[in-house]
Amino acid sequence: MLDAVVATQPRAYAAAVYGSLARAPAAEVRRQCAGSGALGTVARFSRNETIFNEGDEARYCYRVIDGAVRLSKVMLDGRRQIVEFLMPGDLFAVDADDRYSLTAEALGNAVLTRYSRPYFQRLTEDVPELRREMTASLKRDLAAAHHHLLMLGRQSAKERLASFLLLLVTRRSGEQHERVDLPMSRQDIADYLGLTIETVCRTLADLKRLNVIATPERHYAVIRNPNALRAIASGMN
Amino acid sequence: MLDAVVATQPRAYAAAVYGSLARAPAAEVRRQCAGSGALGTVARFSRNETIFNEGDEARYCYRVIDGAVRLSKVMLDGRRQIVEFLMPGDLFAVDADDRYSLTAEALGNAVLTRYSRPYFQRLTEDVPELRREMTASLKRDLAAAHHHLLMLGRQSAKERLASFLLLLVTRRSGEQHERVDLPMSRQDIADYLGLTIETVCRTLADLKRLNVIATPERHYAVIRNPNALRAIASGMN
DNA sequence: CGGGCAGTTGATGAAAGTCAAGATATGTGG
DNA sequence: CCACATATCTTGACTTTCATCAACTGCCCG
Repeated sequence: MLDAVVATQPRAYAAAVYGSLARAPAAEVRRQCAGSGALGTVARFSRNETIFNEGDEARYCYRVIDGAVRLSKVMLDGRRQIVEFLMPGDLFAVDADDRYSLTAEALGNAVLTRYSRPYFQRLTEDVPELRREMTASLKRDLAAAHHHLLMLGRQSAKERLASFLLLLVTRRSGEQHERVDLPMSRQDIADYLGLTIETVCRTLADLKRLNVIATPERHYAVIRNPNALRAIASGMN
Repeated sequence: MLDAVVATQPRAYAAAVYGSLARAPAAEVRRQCAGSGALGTVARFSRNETIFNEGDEARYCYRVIDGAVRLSKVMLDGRRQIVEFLMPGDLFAVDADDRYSLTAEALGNAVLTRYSRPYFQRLTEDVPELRREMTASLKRDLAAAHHHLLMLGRQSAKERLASFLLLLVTRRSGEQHERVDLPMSRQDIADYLGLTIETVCRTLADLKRLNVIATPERHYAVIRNPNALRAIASGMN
């Protein structure tokens, strides 16, 4: 059984999981997870469906197989901060203790694998590979949060948008791509960047005017000038 | 030798180290370190001294024995975001991979224990107790970062200051204390909260005017009205 | 074809930043 | 131990950035 677990640990992840935000493409993940068998069960969620709420008893942890998930914190008066967008291959809720510390919702239709927590926890004790993957996942999330803190605490709206687009590019693969998918709404982007939806729109418009990016459709962007974008993101403007 | 190190961990800290950012009580720290053998060495740093810089080769990880440490990220043009303030009992740099992802500096004079990373890493493989402590430390840091993100992304200056004071109170012990030590400078507070030093001063003045806090001296505050402070922190104002 | 939601753009206001001056600590040499 | 020099902190006047409020567009789906 342990071998089964370990086998679900796709070899490609070794590479995919490497690098601060690198992820494996969905097709690959699907193939790799095909053998997970008894350990995890598949769960499907539709657009904007809640997977769990902050404060709920933490019964499972998850892996994204297909689609995307947002993790967020919400204040009593409804103000929301999105903490992370999760892509195929990403583990989440492994940091939960008794209760979930964040809310998880599907961005679009999403397919997840769900592991019962007590089981998962025992496995992390017994299976060094899984344990290492969990630790790696925690470290990556922590590094991402630290970068995110710098963005929210010290960057202007334009710098935040530039950094955000670069994060999405980077996470597709190691190299630069022209096309960046934006599976989340403008409101989600605003809530990730600590801005309002209006400021997100206006700032994207600015970047278009500067010929740094283009948005032929709402749910993807094209990076016309990666160097300029990097320059803006790092404050050289 | 280890016992000697551990003995320098003042008993008074036992209480100091507990809270939302719950830390192992000193007694426990002592016990856990007892098995680490010749592994840790003591290192002393003076006010504002650099312990390591972001990007340096990660040769050690650390535990604060006495004093306090700040972890930060700095942009090319000097903008700084403080990510965490560390207190006695706290582990840090356990998340580092090849290079440190943050800069660490002593707030005042500080005493640390330093563990060589390869050795520490092997120990985390072999010693379940230490491994669990490391995982717990990562989870705590992640939860703290997520809360911090909400503060920076969605709270006003006044709310951030109130939350900050409450964080410092909470971490001293489970219950509320009147007195809150502020071992860091106003600039450090500003860089933690994503504000300017002037805004920190003015906002503290506001809170004083509201009789929520008092600052008899610059390096500590007295919470006159904890309920009001909590109300402000959670946006009820 | 039309209702509704997501996104965009414009006009205005408020919160926090910047620049500048003054006050209070802090630390050092005489 | 005092006096002066330097740091840090505080407060004030003004500016900038982003939020708010409001109107309008276009796209998606029945």
